[in-house]
Amino acid sequence: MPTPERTSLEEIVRAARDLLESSGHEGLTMQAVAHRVGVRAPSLYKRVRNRGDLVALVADATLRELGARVEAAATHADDDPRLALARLVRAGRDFARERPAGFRLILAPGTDLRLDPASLEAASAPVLRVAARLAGEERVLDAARTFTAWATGFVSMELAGAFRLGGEVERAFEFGLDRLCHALAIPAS
Amino acid sequence: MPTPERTSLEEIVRAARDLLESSGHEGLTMQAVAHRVGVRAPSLYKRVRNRGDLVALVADATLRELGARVEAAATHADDDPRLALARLVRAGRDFARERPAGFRLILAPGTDLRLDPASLEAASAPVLRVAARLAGEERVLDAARTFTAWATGFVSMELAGAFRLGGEVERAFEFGLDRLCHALAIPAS
DNA sequence: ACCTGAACACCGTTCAAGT
DNA sequence: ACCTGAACACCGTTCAAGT
Repeated sequence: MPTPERTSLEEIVRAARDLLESSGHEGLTMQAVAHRVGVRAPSLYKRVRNRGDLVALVADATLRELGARVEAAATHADDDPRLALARLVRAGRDFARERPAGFRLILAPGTDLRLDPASLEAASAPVLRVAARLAGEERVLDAARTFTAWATGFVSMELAGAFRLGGEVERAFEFGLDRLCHALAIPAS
Repeated sequence: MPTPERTSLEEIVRAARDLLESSGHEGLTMQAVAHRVGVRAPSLYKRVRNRGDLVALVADATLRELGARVEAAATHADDDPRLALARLVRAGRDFARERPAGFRLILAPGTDLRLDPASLEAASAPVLRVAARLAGEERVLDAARTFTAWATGFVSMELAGAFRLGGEVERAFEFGLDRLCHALAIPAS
């Protein structure tokens, strides 16, 4: 005798993401997720293999949302690639502030967690496009990697509270962005 | 009636660090640590308040070791700050490869974990010294932050396996290092 | 076909009882 | 003064039994 579905994978992942932000990684328990979606813990195993699988789904959903944000920030169609780059990294930074725990999850995935290559590609595509305009086709990859490394490092240091003096952070951000654009632009010696 | 001490805080932290690297964050259990030092789990609470406290001690010990490594790399007394900077970041990179789990712990600390400011300061002092030589006193802080952000971001991307093509990583590293040195050096326009 | 309670192994932590 | 077994609450996961 069929039973009506009382929840869905989408709802489960959404609950898990919210829980991750509100209660941290260790607060993301199967029981807490189940309670949020109005079901008992064992029922989750109908849609999800185990907790690790759910965490991977949370990471992927977060990565995809980050990609969409960055993509949206890149479609303003600027003339100046520096302005575009500034908007890209600001979009990522805003996202990291909204979902710090999720951002950390995709920044420093655990031993096992493997991010979906397709999601990674989608998230980096806009950066590559702008990097090509700034640094030229021959150096796209190196330039994009340098830029991405700085941006993710800056944001993670910010999240970790590595900067003690609040007001200075914004200046360090502007400084780094400006210097990097100079260093990566085509006519760089 | 006194009982002879069967272990020590130092031994416990060392066991916890090894366990973190070999079994990951979730493998770092009180029981596993206790077993390693030849004691039962409840005995650990004589030296450590709880698991979170132990994790914080692990993070601090790791940060201090990283600081010592970076400091050692900085004391070659070069003339060229660019070479010194290259050695600094290579030291950090080597360390991250030896202790990836520990590195991730100090890079992206959990919600609660607070790193000891003194340890953070000791680890960043060498970077500040070299940054001052490269970028000048007025811009030390901004330069050091830009450089540190790039280095930590690069290493964490490397650890996360964000670079798919092995051979290219070294070139991207050299590229970034070279471009950053150019961008941060005193005569930068 | 989905949901559940019961059960199992495991974990962190406390505490009274041992030496 | 340190160590331990027993106990408790909690967690992930499985599974037979319900509908």
